[in-house]
Amino acid sequence: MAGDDDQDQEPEPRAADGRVPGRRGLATRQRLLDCTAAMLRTTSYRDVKVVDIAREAGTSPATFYQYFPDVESAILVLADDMVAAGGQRFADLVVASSWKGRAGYEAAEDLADAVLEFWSEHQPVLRVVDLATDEGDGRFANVRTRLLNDLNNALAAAAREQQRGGRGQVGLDPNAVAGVLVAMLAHVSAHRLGFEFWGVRTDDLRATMARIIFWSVTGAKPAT
Amino acid sequence: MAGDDDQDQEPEPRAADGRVPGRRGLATRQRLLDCTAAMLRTTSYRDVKVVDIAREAGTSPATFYQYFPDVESAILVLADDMVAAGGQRFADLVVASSWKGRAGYEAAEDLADAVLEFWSEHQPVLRVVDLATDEGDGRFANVRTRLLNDLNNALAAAAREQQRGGRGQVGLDPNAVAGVLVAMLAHVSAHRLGFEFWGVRTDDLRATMARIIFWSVTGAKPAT
DNA sequence: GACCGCCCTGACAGGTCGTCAGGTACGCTC
DNA sequence: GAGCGTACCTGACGACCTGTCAGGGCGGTC
Repeated sequence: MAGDDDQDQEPEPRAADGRVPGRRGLATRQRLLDCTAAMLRTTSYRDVKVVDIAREAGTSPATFYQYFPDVESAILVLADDMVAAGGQRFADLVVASSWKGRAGYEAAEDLADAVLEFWSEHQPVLRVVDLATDEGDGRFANVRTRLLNDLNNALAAAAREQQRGGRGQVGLDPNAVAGVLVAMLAHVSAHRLGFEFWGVRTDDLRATMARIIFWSVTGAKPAT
Repeated sequence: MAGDDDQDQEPEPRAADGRVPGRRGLATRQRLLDCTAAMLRTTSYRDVKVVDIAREAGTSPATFYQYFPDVESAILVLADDMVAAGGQRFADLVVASSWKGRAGYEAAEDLADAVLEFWSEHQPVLRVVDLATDEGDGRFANVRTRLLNDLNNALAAAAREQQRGGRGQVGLDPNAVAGVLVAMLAHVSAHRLGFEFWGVRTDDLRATMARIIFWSVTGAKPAT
């Protein structure tokens, strides 16, 4: 099944010639990563060039290639770090929740908040992850899975549990329910600024998503 | 307000030197567009080069630049054509629906179907539209708006109407509800293949989305 | 069949990619 | 604090892509 972590993804970084970088090497590697991230924030993905990253980092293009085969790979590392740094928290929010009454609804609100905030923080990387996943790049799809799989499973488990008690969305595949909810969270978060430009406030988005999540899992209309 | 069409977007294509192309010129322009679309289907967005498009079209790079300033612009035209060819149909599905009982639910199903199919057909272009919109490119944001605005407004109107009758999601901004639903439809459709790989069938996705749409608009649980 | 004008392209300067071999300087030992 | 080994960096280079001319070819028209 997709989404199992076959093996841990971080086997020590390697330089182009195969050796394991030392302290100094890791520092420039990190500087290059930081500059890549900065570049992604100001420049369209298509126009992020190795030369620019290198110049920004005060080094030469050749140095970049010592640590990454191309720009995509650097972004992939950024995405990996992002997941490692904060990917777990979503699932915890769901597991911790009891889905009963007001507390359940508030848990849904917290989840919406957490996803909105996470996306807001990592938008430049996440949109590349989304694009590359869409284009069939397995490496990025893997990152995306690691980021969302726990949340997905937690939501699916909650939905299944509710169905078993005769509540929830009887007749729907719990995995489909979880997947649709996660997609909703991800895409609304990704286009939050677009919504605001269109006159929709983030608060209203959060409330709407929370209500949909709560209802989709429990089948009950939350107390307003 | 965003989403108003200020003026019609198709003022006749122009060649680089300003003249209006004739029959033969338009034919090669179209051939270049077709090849751009083909390229996008097989190659990652970042790696679509003018040279490749030109070679594929049996012409030279210089000819490409006669009709488009860059690759992005060609894709923008593809996106425009896509909207012109099929963007209207979503809103019609909503307007035609009465949102009552079984017929209302079936309308929601039809809507989910229509969006899924549209995305499946235009995926390569749509993912670029999404990325560029995200990156703040107004030209692509405009296309995206033209594609989804009518649907958005129709859903918002339906939600508002239901609220007025004391049904629906009282207390939620109808625009937020519509926006969230559209985002859900768009993103699930975009990642349909990912879902299938993950073991979730498209039928289940459609059923889940239909149910969420119906409930979000009417506030009533559809008959199963 | 000769001309006209729309259309195409060869050629080029500027810039990026990706890869070497060789140079630099850091940190270690004494 | 001098000398050394090695981890790290980079200049230089060929291949490729971009974007722009001026000039040439080809189809339509009479």
